[in-house]
Amino acid sequence: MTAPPVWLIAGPTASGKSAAALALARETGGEIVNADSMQLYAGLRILTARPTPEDEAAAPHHLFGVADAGEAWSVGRWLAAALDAVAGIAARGRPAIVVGGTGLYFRALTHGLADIPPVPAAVRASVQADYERLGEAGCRERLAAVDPAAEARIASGDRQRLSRALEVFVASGRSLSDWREETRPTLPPDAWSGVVLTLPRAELYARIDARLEAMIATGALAEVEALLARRLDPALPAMKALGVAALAEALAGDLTPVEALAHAQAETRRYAKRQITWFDRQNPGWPRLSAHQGVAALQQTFLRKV
RNA sequence: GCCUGGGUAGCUCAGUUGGUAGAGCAGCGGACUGAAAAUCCGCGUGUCGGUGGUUCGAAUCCGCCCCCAGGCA
Repeated sequence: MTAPPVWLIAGPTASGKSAAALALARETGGEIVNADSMQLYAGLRILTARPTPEDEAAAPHHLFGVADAGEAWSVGRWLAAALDAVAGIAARGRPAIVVGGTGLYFRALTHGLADIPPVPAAVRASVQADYERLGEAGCRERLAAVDPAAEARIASGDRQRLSRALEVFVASGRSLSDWREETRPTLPPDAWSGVVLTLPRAELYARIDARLEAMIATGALAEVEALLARRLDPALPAMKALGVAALAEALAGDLTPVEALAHAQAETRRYAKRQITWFDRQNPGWPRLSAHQGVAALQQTFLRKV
């Protein structure tokens, strides 16, 4: 007896992934697993376009809104949770449908993630302090001494990656590049198959613009207001959800509602473009499916491959 | 109908005394291993409304025409 399939549905924001996943789940008795870094967090259901309670009632959903906005999840944490969810679904003998727009999460699921121990907060703080003191040039020099490959790979100005590479070395005594050498695939290559949902660029952008308008019309501002009232660390992932900054400025009176909407729409379009680049370059082998095609096409694509 | 002010990048606009054009925003391409809805790198994408003319050379000067916004009728 073969193991139940794992189906991966990727695509840019507003391409219709959630609806496609739900339709497929209902058709096949599958269960849905979230692969979206922001839909992980509770509190911004509207702004992060999370499935509605009705959607969630129509088929089992996993990892949606399971984290508090005050927590900082990561690819690693998501991966562990997602593998758990997929194992549970397999144990029930049902197909797992992993859906989302976070390319890195899919990569971790299919290609694996280096098994690097967590970096203690104290180490992160000390590396940040070093960065303030030494600047980018000083940090690059320091990294070049212990991990020349990483130093060469990291683009100028990319403080986030430069810091991370230093943190890993300081915390573990091994270079990030060494750790990465040992990366092994998580799911067996023949256990899963993935598709990318696509739409013509102009149509996708029109959908994004309309969706942002609808979000604001249905309470996105109140969500952001409630989030801001918690006075969380602005560096937390949930605080970086698209639209939060623009809507916060609108609430503060620094932007008119119309300007805030335009900003949020533009940010989201740019994000969609980055997603398209990722899937085009990182997942060229995944079949492309138009968002207009129905569940039948989706099923056909997955069944043909398994 | 007349007067005035405008027609330059997708949008809002700059453009010195004539030397085939820039800024912001938008957009486009790319990178990507624990913040990834993050972070970062790169790129002006143009019948200068049309058409004649003056000139070695016109977005810049002249004529005619078209369109837009005000005003006067």
